[in-house]
Amino acid sequence: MNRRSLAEPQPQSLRERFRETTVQAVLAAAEEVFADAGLHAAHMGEIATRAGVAVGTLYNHFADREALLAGLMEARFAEMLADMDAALRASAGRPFRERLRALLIAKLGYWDRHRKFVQIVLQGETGRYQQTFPHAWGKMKTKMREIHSRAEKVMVQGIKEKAVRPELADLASFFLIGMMRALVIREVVLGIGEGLAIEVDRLLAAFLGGVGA
Amino acid sequence: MNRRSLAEPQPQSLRERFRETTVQAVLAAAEEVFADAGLHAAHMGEIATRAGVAVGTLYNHFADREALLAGLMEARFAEMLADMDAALRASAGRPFRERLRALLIAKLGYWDRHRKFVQIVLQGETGRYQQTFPHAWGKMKTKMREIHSRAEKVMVQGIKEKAVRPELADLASFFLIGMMRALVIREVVLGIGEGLAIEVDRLLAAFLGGVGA
Amino acid sequence: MNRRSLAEPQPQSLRERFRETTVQAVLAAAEEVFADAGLHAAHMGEIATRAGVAVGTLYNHFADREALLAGLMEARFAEMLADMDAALRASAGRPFRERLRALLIAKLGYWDRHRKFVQIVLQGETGRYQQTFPHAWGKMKTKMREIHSRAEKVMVQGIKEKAVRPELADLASFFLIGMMRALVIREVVLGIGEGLAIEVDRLLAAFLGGVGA
Amino acid sequence: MNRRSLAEPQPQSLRERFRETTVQAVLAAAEEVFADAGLHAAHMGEIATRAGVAVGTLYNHFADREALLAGLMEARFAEMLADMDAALRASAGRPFRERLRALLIAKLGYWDRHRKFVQIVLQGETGRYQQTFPHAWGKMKTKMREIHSRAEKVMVQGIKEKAVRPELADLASFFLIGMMRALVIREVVLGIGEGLAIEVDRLLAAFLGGVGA
DNA sequence: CATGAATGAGATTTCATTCAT
DNA sequence: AATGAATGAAATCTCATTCAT
Repeated sequence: MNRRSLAEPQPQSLRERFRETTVQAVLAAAEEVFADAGLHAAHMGEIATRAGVAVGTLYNHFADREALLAGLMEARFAEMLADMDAALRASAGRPFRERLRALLIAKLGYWDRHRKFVQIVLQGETGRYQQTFPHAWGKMKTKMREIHSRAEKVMVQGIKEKAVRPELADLASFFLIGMMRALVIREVVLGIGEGLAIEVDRLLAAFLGGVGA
Repeated sequence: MNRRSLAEPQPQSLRERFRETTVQAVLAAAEEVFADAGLHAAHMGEIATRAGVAVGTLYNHFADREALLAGLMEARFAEMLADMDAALRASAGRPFRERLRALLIAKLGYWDRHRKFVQIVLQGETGRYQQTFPHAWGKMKTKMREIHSRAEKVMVQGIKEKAVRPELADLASFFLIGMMRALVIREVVLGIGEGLAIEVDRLLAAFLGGVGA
Repeated sequence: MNRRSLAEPQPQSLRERFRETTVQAVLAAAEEVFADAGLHAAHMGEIATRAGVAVGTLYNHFADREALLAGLMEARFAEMLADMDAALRASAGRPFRERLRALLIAKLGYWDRHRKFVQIVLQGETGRYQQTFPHAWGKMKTKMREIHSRAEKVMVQGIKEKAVRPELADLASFFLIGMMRALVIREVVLGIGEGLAIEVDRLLAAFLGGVGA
Repeated sequence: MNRRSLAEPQPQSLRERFRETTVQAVLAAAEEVFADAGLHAAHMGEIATRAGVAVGTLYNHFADREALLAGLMEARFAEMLADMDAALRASAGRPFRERLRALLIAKLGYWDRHRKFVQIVLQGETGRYQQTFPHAWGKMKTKMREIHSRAEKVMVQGIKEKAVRPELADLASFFLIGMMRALVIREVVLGIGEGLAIEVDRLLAAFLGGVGA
């Protein structure tokens, strides 16, 4: 997708810049529609309308509906992973809790800025799309595993530092993700809450210290 | 499942029993198909085939596809709530942690016995079905709120007993449900784990005491 | 259908009388439903419900939906023809205008008492039912021809008596029936008018003398 | 049919002309099928086949089956009303009988050229379509009232000119329409007759002067 | 590249008819 | 005879995808 090198300053033709714009518009529209209508009820016509293009145009950039979804996953997950990796790099050498906090802020922050994307991921996690969107579903699994691996990495550091109970080690990152998902659902589905990143410290407290007194 | 006692003198007419049987077969088939294929990709023809009846028969018992889904939710949630209420009654007067444990065992136990149902609920929680299955979706919301209220009730007891940190009180039951959901996803979606109820003590430990050392 | 002679006083078994009642109830219900919903939209279930019987019962008396419609036509047209023939017999030997008046009163009177039946006939005349109800349609055509022949017979008398213009002879009975149909449509479809028979003299005046001054 | 003048400088784009053609083909096919099979037995598949397009194409131009019927009514009634209004304009200032004759010729002439349309209207008048085609039925009623109002207008002139018997005034236009309908039924349903317009003078004679000697 | 009408496979739903009780 | 659940053919409508302009 990204055929131009980073060094190439601004030699793009107008046409090419326009193409870039069209693709971005299409992806943004797809994000809205897949999130709002649901993966199955997201119709190409609606996406085209919201992107301000004709249906045919969608097919000039993406082979089919699934490729559009996969392309969207590709783009958004790449951005999120970049944010998370930046947070990990910036906190390299710091203790477990601090690094975990940095990672959570990166992830929850990205989610706060991309609610629609989160809704799509939630559907993908729990819906049954292996058969209906095999390619996009595979892409999402891969990306989610990468996300998970970032959390695992920090969790391993925590175990080494004896900051995580070893008997819960295998469940720890699942619980963490589950608690984050709970915040998302509380907010996105139930409409409670004022943002995800704002809860990072209460989340950390509950995750590491429990809700018990 | 076995609602009639053996002593019951006048069993229903053959007609009525037959009718009951058909409905149960249809609900069971619907449960499988909605879970395996996904809410939107569950086709009436497939449900009929698995139930061993003709398509038309589905419509003799349920007005349309959505009514079938709603009927299924009604039946299963009623069973689950009955189990949870029995656990609450049986543990009445016991301390917070014990009651919470009883409640979790009831819920996770039901889930262990009804994996397909759980998959449907997961989809309903995170998918976008307000517009496509408005009635079934409403029913599910109602039932989920009832489930939630059971957890909240115990949580309130925990706060009263000073067994729950007050500053986390508003998030506690969300986190608990999120951690349970994490176990489900680990098992159902990723295929890890040997049952949900078996993890109840590690879940409780992490929830109340945190994963931190 | 009428297997018993008129002389047979009351030797019918209860069962047979009950059967008679059921058939009459079914015919009456069919009359309502075919008239109200339209020939195509008349559903067997609705007919059964209005007759107070089960669907299966309909099929114990009539081979299929079309046979039910044909049976209804048979019964009602027979009654109507009997009325018309009685009028013709009673007015035998009287002059044209008087006989025509008697015939019209018989026909319009029957219609006044059987509005639903008239609505079915109207549909049958102008709808396209040769293919969908071939048998019932054939029966109706036959009966209508019989009706027409009564009118023609009187019209021939009128020509003989030089009471009808010979150059309009071939159209006269069509116009007459068209004017009667106009009264029916005005009343049944548009809801204007207080009965058909009441207009018999204005109809005769217009038919024989024209509306011109 | 030919709405664009030859002088018109910018004819529509090919796209637009093509679109127009498709709609006309669909309407023509619908006219045939609704007339031949009957309003309820007219199937979308048959209409598509006769129009030489795919089923889906029908739905690109008409929301559903009823909208197709309504669209057809709209188009044909507009043409017929245009013919009738032209006749009224051309005969403005002429005496009653002459104007009535002009109006009848316009109407019967249009009918002669659009037999299929007439069959549909006959069904609509006498069938029970309020519930099954509410929108199309409403449109037809509206249009028929407009037709009726043309006849009434001339009839009022006839009364003013003392050319119509006042005691029959309220029934006159119903009878006239009934007599026209009789001609149509004679021809369309029974297959007698050589055209409607050819009978206009005998119709007028019978309507104004009666069939009596 | 953009357009949008045409395509047609496929899904839901209806309802006349059957038949075991 | 009466019942009414089961049947399945058939119809309407949807919408992803194609392709001529």
